[in-house]
Amino acid sequence: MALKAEPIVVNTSYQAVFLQLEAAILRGELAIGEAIPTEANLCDLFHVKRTTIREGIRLLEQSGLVTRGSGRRLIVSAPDAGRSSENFIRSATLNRVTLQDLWQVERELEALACRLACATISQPQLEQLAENISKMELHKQEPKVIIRLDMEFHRLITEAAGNRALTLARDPLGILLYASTDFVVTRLEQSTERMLAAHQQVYEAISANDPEGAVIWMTKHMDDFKRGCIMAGANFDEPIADFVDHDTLAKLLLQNRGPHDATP
Amino acid sequence: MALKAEPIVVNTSYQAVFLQLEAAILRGELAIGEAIPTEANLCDLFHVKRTTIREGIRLLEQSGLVTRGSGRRLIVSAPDAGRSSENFIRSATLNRVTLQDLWQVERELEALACRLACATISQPQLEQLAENISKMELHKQEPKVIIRLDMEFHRLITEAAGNRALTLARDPLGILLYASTDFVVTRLEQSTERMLAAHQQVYEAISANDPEGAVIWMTKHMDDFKRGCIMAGANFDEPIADFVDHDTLAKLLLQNRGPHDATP
DNA sequence: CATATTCAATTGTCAGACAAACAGTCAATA
DNA sequence: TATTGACTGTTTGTCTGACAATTGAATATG
Repeated sequence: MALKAEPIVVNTSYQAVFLQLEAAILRGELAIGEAIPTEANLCDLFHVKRTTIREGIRLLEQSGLVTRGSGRRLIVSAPDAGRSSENFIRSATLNRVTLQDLWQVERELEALACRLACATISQPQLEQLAENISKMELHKQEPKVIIRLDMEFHRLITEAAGNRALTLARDPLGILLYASTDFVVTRLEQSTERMLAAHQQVYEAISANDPEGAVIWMTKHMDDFKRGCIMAGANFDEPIADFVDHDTLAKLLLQNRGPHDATP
Repeated sequence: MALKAEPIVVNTSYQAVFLQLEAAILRGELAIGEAIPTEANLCDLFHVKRTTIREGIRLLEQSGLVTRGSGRRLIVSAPDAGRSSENFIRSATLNRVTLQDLWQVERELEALACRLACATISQPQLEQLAENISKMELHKQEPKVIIRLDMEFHRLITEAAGNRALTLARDPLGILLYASTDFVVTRLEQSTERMLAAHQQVYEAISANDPEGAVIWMTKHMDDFKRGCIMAGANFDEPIADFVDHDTLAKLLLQNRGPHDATP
């Protein structure tokens, strides 16, 4: 039989409410920073009851298009990178993405970030990098701190690159790699020196506006990272879901999620 | 004053419902493919009324952790790449990401995809690529078709790379670049020949397991793309939101969104 | 003018109701 | 026997109406 059948999709009312509000926001009719209409107003607009409006608003809320300001009214806002990361993380975890997958992409994006940052980094940003490195020297003996600082180092460089698409794409990778290697942390001590050296070299290359040098050292650093993980017993071909313990993940998601800034 | 104050966050009941259900899914307690408990059951479990449960479920729904199966029951599922793309797109549009931003990242990820695909591509996938190219030759005169086929070509290569993190990261970039250059489409005709040649070369390099060749030609192709856009009058430093017309975007989002597969 | 009080508006949650869609069973029919 | 059609209980989508807790603004007070 040659009958082509499209699955029948019946949209519910609350989905329609969501779609219309979303469209209005993307179109700029509901301006960022302003409150959406009250539920009562929306009832009048859409001619559905408050329960329906509220369910539609929940969809908006979860897509990050509205957030809670100081009061209870919901404020139209651009979804932040954290929101995007959340989705990536859920998707990656449940779709059996491997450490290898993450690492391969991260390696490339880090290189790009270095290359771009050379041209765009500002003096304050350079100072932040320097400060990160000296902090790391101070806490050589504390693996937990080291890992956190390492993550921050990479985020700083990505930010310095001044490319928001890069930020959106790289952030979740950094978070997941960090979370996935958490259990390996204590065994990474031995490689702290190498890490510090690499960071130092990357920093110098960037501040000297030497893209090639920066990329070379960053790549070495990433390769070291992989080697370190494997030596510590991590299986790079295993889905991250298998060794990211759920608590760590939940903490990361929560940390991304909040705290809602109170904009006083 | 040295008082550090964390903003106070009061979670509503429906958010608590969402968080618990999300945790259960990520932890694997609610298995993918199975229906979530009925609303009545959840009422008993959480001791809140159905309205509250339903609002919590809407959050789940929008995060892609449940989808509608054939019936009305909601089925636990891994958020697909499309879901992740949606978020990226909303975020990028509202955060004033520029064409330049997108292109820089895309260029890098395409190169990576080529390199990986050389080692991993299967025979059927090679055939799909070949078919894509011959279709393009057939429709040389129809810019709309050309652009669609170009987009597909890149998606095929990404898929062939067999790296799900790469798919998750690149898909939204491809969609947005496509949407942003839609208005320029008719003026790209002149470059169709160059595009075809590049695709051909990339295809040959990949099927000959020649990563360097593939990357070189893909990069040329991406550079051509940028040159073409600029010659056609696109401003690469302008936020995409300014020239992605909303209808195109809405169509892309919807196209990603549905149709819900009916899994018969 | 600054501060305290009041008050109406708004949201979060509850309680209960009903029609439509659905899954399953079983009898009637060809 | 295989298909169709009718019946039944379940589940969801939406409505109705209500109320307490917050909140923002207006008001009164010093």
